[in-house]
This record gives sequence, structure tokens and C-alpha cells, in this order.
Amino acid sequence: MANIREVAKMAGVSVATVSRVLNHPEAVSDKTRKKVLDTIEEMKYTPNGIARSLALNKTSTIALLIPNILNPIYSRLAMGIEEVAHQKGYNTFLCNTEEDKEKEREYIEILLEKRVDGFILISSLLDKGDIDNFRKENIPFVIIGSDLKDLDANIVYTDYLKGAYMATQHLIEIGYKRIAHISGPFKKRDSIQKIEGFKKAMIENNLSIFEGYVIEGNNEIEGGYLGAKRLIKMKYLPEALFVANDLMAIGAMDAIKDTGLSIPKNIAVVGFDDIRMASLVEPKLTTISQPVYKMGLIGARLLIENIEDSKEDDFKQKIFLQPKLKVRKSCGHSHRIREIFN
Amino acid sequence: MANIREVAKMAGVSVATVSRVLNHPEAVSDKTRKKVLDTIEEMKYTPNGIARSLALNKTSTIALLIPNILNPIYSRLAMGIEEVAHQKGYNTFLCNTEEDKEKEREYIEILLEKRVDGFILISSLLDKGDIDNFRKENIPFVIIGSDLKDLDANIVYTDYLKGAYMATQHLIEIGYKRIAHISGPFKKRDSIQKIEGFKKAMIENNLSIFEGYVIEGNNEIEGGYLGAKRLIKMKYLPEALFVANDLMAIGAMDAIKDTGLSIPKNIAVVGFDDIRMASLVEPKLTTISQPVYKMGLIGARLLIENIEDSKEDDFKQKIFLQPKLKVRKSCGHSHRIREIFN
DNA sequence: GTGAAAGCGCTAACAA
DNA sequence: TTGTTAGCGCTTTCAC
Repeated sequence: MANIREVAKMAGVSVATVSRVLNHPEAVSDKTRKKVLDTIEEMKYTPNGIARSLALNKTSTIALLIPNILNPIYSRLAMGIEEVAHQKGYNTFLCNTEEDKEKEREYIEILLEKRVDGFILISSLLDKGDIDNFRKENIPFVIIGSDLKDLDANIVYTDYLKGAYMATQHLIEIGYKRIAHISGPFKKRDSIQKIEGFKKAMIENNLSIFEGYVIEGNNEIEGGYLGAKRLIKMKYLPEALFVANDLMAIGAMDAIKDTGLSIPKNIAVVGFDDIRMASLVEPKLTTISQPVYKMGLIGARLLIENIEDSKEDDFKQKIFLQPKLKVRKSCGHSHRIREIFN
Repeated sequence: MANIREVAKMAGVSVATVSRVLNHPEAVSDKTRKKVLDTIEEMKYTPNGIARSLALNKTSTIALLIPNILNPIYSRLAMGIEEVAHQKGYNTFLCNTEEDKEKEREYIEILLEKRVDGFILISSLLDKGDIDNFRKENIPFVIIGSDLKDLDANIVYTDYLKGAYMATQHLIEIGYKRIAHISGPFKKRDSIQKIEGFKKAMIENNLSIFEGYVIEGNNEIEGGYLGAKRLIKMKYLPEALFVANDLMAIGAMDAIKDTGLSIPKNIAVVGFDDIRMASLVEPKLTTISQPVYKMGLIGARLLIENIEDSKEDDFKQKIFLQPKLKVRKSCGHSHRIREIFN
């Protein structure tokens, strides 16, 4: 593979000139430029980006740390981020952290060595200590989907507490009282916030949460399935389920149907995320929608801005997006309303 | 950020020794090693991987070119690949090509500049010409999911033709005659092969394919929806649909239900891929299953083998995996069988 | 407008 | 076992 020296020699110019043709073409005479461009073409010269990165101290690479690329919400986020990055001239490292704090730390170590220009942490498990740790490296980063209070960093997130509150409140308004919650892993901050939102709504309405009615799941379909199975076996069958994400909600629905129960007649279900599948299962899933794709775009733009004008750094942004309730069939809304008014 | 020279100075050794401690620790005396390790720790030294890559001519980075990360089949593939890569010490660039040949070419250009150690092309649109083009660069690569005949390359793929044939044959055996096909984009090789498999089964059974019964979709849910809507409006309503992937099949099911028709009673549906959702929609989707995750693992291992012992290169492997039929409810199998035997 | 040369931070060959 | 030093391939400053 030819290098810049060989190109220079062949074109009868200096390496500096070849470099200029590539990076500041306006600083080269038309004639020379043409000659160089021709030899580049002829020799099929591909500039070595690694050498370039070393000289410039810039890799044009960002990294994306994501808990589980299989969850549509995360893959959508990844899509938005990669799209912006590509468009702005960056490549994106995909790092699947599997909801594992240790793996997340390990990845960051590696990425620091690879000198990525910045990274995006999605629904990260890291704590303030970790983050202060690599903040010293002075590398730009953006946090998406985990609300780290009192952290001076760029953060894009949804109000999970409020979303959970809205979901629960909606179930209560329809008339359900015995409501259970299938949560994501308790170690995750968004799980905690959803639990809080759930409890807040219950308490405000003077409803009690039954023993064992907050169940930990793994954020995947199977977790929802298992959680629902456990709830169904309990002494008191819940009337309604608020599930922390749609994937688990769909799993829970599967479990309910498997048991021969019907949704929402026997058990109503509300999810969170509004993934595409939510409106394709039967009954269609009522859920809390958050603007995931947009969060990806915003996060990526924020990161790249931070990378490119690190002069006026230190103005961190917290972008806070509001969730929305999407009423569909699985919560039995129309069913109950009818019951009430007839 | 400290560099190796500063560490060496601080530790009172040469840069070579520091480098050795990092790369060949056994070649350094215990005492020196400890001293160096300590100063590294103390100075919070993070070796510069870019400089390392330049010196070694190896980046420990691979790239993954994928048509659409939103399709669960591709994200599962991505997961398998990233997992193997990470485990073997490689990072993975995510490149979403959006089923766009030009974008694919552009990405490859960039990746060549970034000197990735190899790449994996998933369901690529590139033709032999393109591939011969970068084959000259002598960079290892693996093709997954597109059967490029007569191409001397590492390829992992499923027998799409056979899968499609099996799906169609199954519908025919149950008793359907007026069968339509919703295809992926015609520009894709797997689409072509599925169409061929579909036609083969029809012809072998002396069944004719009605005018307009092979419809082009976009491989996404919406494509299936639109395709089914078009078919439903036709003069003759198809009795059964073979849909080129599960995402579109689910979209098609949605369209059928929207129209007030029932599955499989009015129209039976068979998909392809066996994504997790296939068994969660109502009725559960009969489909052709392919070992996607496994393909990812195999592909990644193959690539990394190729990168690491480029000595004994030139023995390209073609790994050919067999699809399986998964009979569920959407094709009306049991329904028809009952009909026949009662 | 162009060229010479220093430097980016590392590895490994060679010498001691 | 350790140090010296020549690259790796590029960009950019400085001089002309």
C-alpha cells in the first residue's frame, strides 16, 4: 500500500505538497494539484488515517456504550447517533455493555487508549465517581437516559418518574386498584425512578401496594414473562400491571395469555417506551412514549459540538424531554369507561 | 495526558523498558517492572493506541456494515459479532448502510483510510467488481448473508432459495393454491433467491402465480403492511402469503387484520427469519428460521482468524447453513389438517 | 507556491 | 536485562 512519500516522489513534489493537496487544496497551484491528484489516482493511494490521527491528535471516532443492542429502543438510539456521527465525519464504535458496570468500565479504559474523540453513555450504570474519574482525561461525553443528579455533564433524558406516574395514574383513573409493577433491574437508575413514580401515584390515591407487587425483571421479554407468571401465582391476582418497558410488557402479556387469562379483562397492562411492536401485539399495548430517536440525534449533536469547540467548553447542557401517554387497548380504557357510563 | 517518555523519565528507565513492561512484561526484571508499573499508576498514564497502531500497522478494529440496525435479525447479528470481537480484543465500528450501495462504498473508503484490520459485510449490495476492488488492498473480510457465486471469499449464509421453497411448499401442502409473495427490495440478492424459491415450489406443483402476486417491499414493517394492502385490493384475494421476512410479515398481518380479514382463515401468512416477535404476535407466525446469532459468531471468528494468521491465507471458507421451518398458527396448518381429515 | 524537517507516541531491532 | 534509535506515515511550521 503506497504511502505519501512514494506519491510525492512519483509526482515529483514534496510530501508537504501531497499533504496540502489532500488537506488544503486551495493552497496549491492548479497545475500541481492536478498532477498530484492524478498520481494519487494512478497509484491507488489511500491516506493512512492512523498516521493522520497521530499527527493531529484527533481520531474522528466516537464510541457508543449501550446496554443491549437487541432492545429496539437502544437500537433506535444507536441508529440516530450513528447517523449524525457519520454525517459529521465520525465513525462510531459499538460497545454492548450488557447492563454490566464492570464491562462498561473496561470498555472506557480501552476507548481511552484508542483515543476516541468522545463517547455517549446510554442508560449507564456508572456512578459519579467513575465519571469524575475519566472526566479528568478531559474527554467530551454525553449521558443519555440516566439522570445523574448534581453531575456537571451533558445529559439527555426523559422524566422516567413522571412517565411512570402517568402510567400508574392512568390505570387508577380507569378504576384499577390492585396494581403491580414489573421493574427493570434494581441497579438501574431509570428502574428506581419508575418505581418511585409508580409508588407516588399509588400513595397519592391512597392505594396500597401489596406485598411482592414490585418485581425485578431483566428488561427483556423473558423477564416480563417470568415476572407476570410470578404475579399470577400470588394470593391476590393483580388487576393491572405497570411494566417498566415494552419488551417486558409484551413478555408479560404472553404469560397472561398463556395462563388462559385475558387482557385487559382479567389483567390490564401498561408498558413504557412505545416501541414499534407495542401497537402490533394483541391487544395493542398502552404505553408511555419517549422520543428515543430524537434523543439519539440530540445526544450525538451535543457530543460533536463539544468535541469541535472545546474552547467554550464547560457549559454543560441538561436536556430534559417529556414522556407521553399513549392509550391503546391493553389497559381496558374504553372497556371500563363503557362500564362506568352504562 | 502523559506519554511514554515522561513515564520513562519519571521511572528512571528508557522508553523501551516502559514499552516492554506493557507489551512483554516477562522480558523485564521484577524490580524494574514494579517500578514502572507504579509510576504508570501514579501518573495515570494511558498508552496511546494510535501511536501503537501506527508502529505495529494494526488497529485491532473491525468494521460491521449492516443494512439496518433496526431489524432484529441484524441487531442480533451485530451483537454476536461485537461479542466475539470484544472478547478477542477488537473494537467494532458500526456502519448502518441503509440498504444503499453508494453508502456502502463510501463507508468502505473511509474504513480503508482508518486502517481497520478487517470487515464484515452483512447482506451487502456490492457486486463482484466492488469486492475485487478492495480485495487488492489485501484486507480480510467476511460476507454474511449474501450468496455471491463464484466469489473467492469467506462467506457465511443461509440457503434462502431453499428456505423460500420450504415455506411455499408448506403452504401448498396444507392446501393453498392462490399464493402471493411479498418480497424484499428487488436489488437484494437474498430477495431474488427467495423469489426463485417461491417460484420453484409453485412451478413444481403446477400452480400459477397470478399477475401482480410478487410485490416488492422494503424489508420493514411498513413495507409488509403496504404490500398486503395492495394484495387485498386485487381482483383475486390471495389465500396465502409468503413474506420475505418476519418484520414485513408482521406488517402484513396488521394490514390483514385492519381490513377485517382473519388470519389464517381468510389469508394465511408465512414469514422468514424467526425473530423473537414472530411467536408473540397473534396468531403466532409460521416462519423459516435461520441461525442468525450463530452466523454472527462464526463470521466474526472467521474474520479474526483471517486477520491473525494471514500467513496461511488464501483458503477461503464458504459456510452454508440450513434453514428450518417453524410451523405455528398463522398458516392455518392444524386448521386445514382438521378440515381434511374430518 | 513549494520544500525541508521536526514532531505526534509508540515498537522493535540492535547494541551493550 | 536494559538503552539507543530508526522507523511507522502523516501534518505543519518555517524558510525560501
